[in-house]
Amino acid sequence: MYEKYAQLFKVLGDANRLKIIELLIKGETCSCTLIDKLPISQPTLSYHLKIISEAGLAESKKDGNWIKYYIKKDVLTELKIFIEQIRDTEVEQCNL
Amino acid sequence: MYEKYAQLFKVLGDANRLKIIELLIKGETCSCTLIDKLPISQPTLSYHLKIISEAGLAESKKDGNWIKYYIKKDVLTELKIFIEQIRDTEVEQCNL
DNA sequence: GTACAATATAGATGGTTATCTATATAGATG
DNA sequence: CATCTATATAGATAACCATCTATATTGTAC
Repeated sequence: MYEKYAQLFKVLGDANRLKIIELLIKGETCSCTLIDKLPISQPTLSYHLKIISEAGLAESKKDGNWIKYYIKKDVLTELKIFIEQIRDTEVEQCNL
Repeated sequence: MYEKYAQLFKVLGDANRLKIIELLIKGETCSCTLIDKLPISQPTLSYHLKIISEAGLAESKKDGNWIKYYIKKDVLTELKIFIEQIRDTEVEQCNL
């Protein structure tokens, strides 16, 4: 359980990946447009897209010339809920 | 901006640290009780507590014999909001 | 079918990380 | 003061990670 979320947070734990995720949501869907907006090489971008996809945070679909990537917003929602649940965990009174 | 959040997510990107954070919120406040509930050694626990604290996710206070750790819930809230904002980013229509 | 365009893979590398054992520090208590 | 208890630090290590260059793959288009 923790392992699953730790894995997802690890994916978010890189500034370039955060940028990629936001750009994808904004509507950039193919990596050829992403690359101009990031300070990394094409293979590195490919590497990050793979990491993001394999973690389940994105899906890719072939579309003619390009491969389009879509962020899975429900996974982001899951993460949001996980953080909320941890934050709102009740204090156990009996362990003093 | 991204760097700041990436740093925080990196801290959450480890299962043991997630467990530590939840245990701290549940009311365990000194590491001597934490250690029995984690599969790691005392120095490793100390290391993780330092990482969590230095990232701003916890604060420590000396209390007699022990050092008590408190999770800063407002930082968790910040992270929650960041995820929500990314998730709810509007698609820019003009970049096709 | 040659050439170009989009993407992925391979291999190398330097840096970071999680973990351990051993030891130090600092305070409390007999 | 000798000892115990809680915590931190030092140093080592193996694994992982982000990045690069170079190359491969796959498809399109002339």
